[in-house]
Amino acid sequence: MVCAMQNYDITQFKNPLFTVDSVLFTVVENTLKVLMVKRANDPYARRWGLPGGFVDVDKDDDTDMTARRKLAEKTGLSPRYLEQLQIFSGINRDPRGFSVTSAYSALVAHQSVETHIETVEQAKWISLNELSSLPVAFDHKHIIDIAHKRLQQKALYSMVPVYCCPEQFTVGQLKNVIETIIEKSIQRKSLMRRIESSDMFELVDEKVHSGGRSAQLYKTKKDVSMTHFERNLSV
Amino acid sequence: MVCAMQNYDITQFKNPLFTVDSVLFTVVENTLKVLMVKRANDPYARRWGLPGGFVDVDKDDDTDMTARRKLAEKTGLSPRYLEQLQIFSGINRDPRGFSVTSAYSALVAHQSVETHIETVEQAKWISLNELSSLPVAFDHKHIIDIAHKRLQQKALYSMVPVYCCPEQFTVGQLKNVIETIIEKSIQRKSLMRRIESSDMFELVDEKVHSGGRSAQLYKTKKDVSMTHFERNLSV
DNA sequence: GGAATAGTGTCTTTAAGACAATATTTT
DNA sequence: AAAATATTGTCTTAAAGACACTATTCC
Repeated sequence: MVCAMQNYDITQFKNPLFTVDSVLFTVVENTLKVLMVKRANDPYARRWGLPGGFVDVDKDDDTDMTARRKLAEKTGLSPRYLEQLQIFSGINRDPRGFSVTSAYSALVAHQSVETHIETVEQAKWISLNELSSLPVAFDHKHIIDIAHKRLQQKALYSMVPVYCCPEQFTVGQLKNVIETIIEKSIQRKSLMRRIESSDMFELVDEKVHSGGRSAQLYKTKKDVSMTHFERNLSV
Repeated sequence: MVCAMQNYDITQFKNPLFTVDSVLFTVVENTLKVLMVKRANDPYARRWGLPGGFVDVDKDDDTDMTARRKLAEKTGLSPRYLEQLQIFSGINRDPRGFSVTSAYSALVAHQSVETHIETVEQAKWISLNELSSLPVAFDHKHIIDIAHKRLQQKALYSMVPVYCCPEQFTVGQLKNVIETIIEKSIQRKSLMRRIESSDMFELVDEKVHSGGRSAQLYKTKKDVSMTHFERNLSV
């Protein structure tokens, strides 16, 4: 089985199947949800799976772009946070043979996407709870589990969860998002100290009210990088 | 350019080139070194590069096994620590086209490998210092840099550097390894507290001397998992 | 005023840093 | 005994936890 091909290379021929998949999280009403899409094709046609697909070497400069392109194609949105998680590989994870997926972890504020997604029949936000009793394609349930654990860790030592908040947010909103992610409550005081010491945020000249005293709005400063704290919040 | 092939799939045809490369570190005489191999083939023939190569779908269950197999083939050794770093991908990193490498980070004690490597003409331990002024294949210098930074982080919140120590080690040896990795000195007291509280190690009924008072030997307990501390050592 | 949520003050706790003091071994 | 390295004791420091107290807004 040999075919004429430019720069033919036997190793390339048996190259594993390579895909990119994203675990896109959002927090809505104290629930952590993941964006799932209904698979159109085999394998696992009509099951829920992570949004992703093959690299298009003509369109994508790198796999980050693949992840973003696939999210945009399937949901019309571009997450503010997107980061490599890890690869998952193996001889048995795809019936077509040895396959590798580069999994990404991404966050969006539900406020910024609600309209988009409702209209897409094939995409749905599913809570981690529902997911546990749902058949899911490939090892995607495992990938989501790993992504969740990693996100929980990051929530303890960084401000990453802020990407589940809208551009302007209150301490209360951020506290809620963090608590939803880590499934524990935290001290508001500790969070405020971190907001202050990270120097990542600035006050917005406006307050917002929701049932009690108005809350100060914050937004992320321009071009700041994510602060990593020296200590975790307590478990 | 179509050829008859079982389960032919257009996407698979343009699959990116996928390789696995390892950054294998060791510490010898207060210097952090990386194992480099002289490339036999183009691209970058005769340059130093990371040990790695293509997945062999007939031999490898997953990419971890690819990484181990390649290290064994090129150096005859099997590191006690091997972990995914991240993937590096892009249209320009390999002249043959869009390529993806899954980089691994690995550690060995130099004591356990000295004999092996000396005999292999094509493999060499190179210090990070030497490396900076050496032409290196692909983006491997960048990969090493990222691996180094990640290892430095891990040294601050985990006991991962023990894998650069022999099976039985003293606090002094571990302290040296850590300090070499992070390029800072640490408090012996803090390290001893961590050895104690991690509960990962047990005393060996033996001491070893080196110029002063004999030092207690420790070894890793059976089947312990790596402890992650809640706090970093100070920077 | 009461309920609800936001924000501050401050004392406690935890684990690391600093470093002096003690212990052991070789020369 | 002096030098060198190992180990312990203990006080300080930094940042999180706990939680009471004050502030603001709506009803």
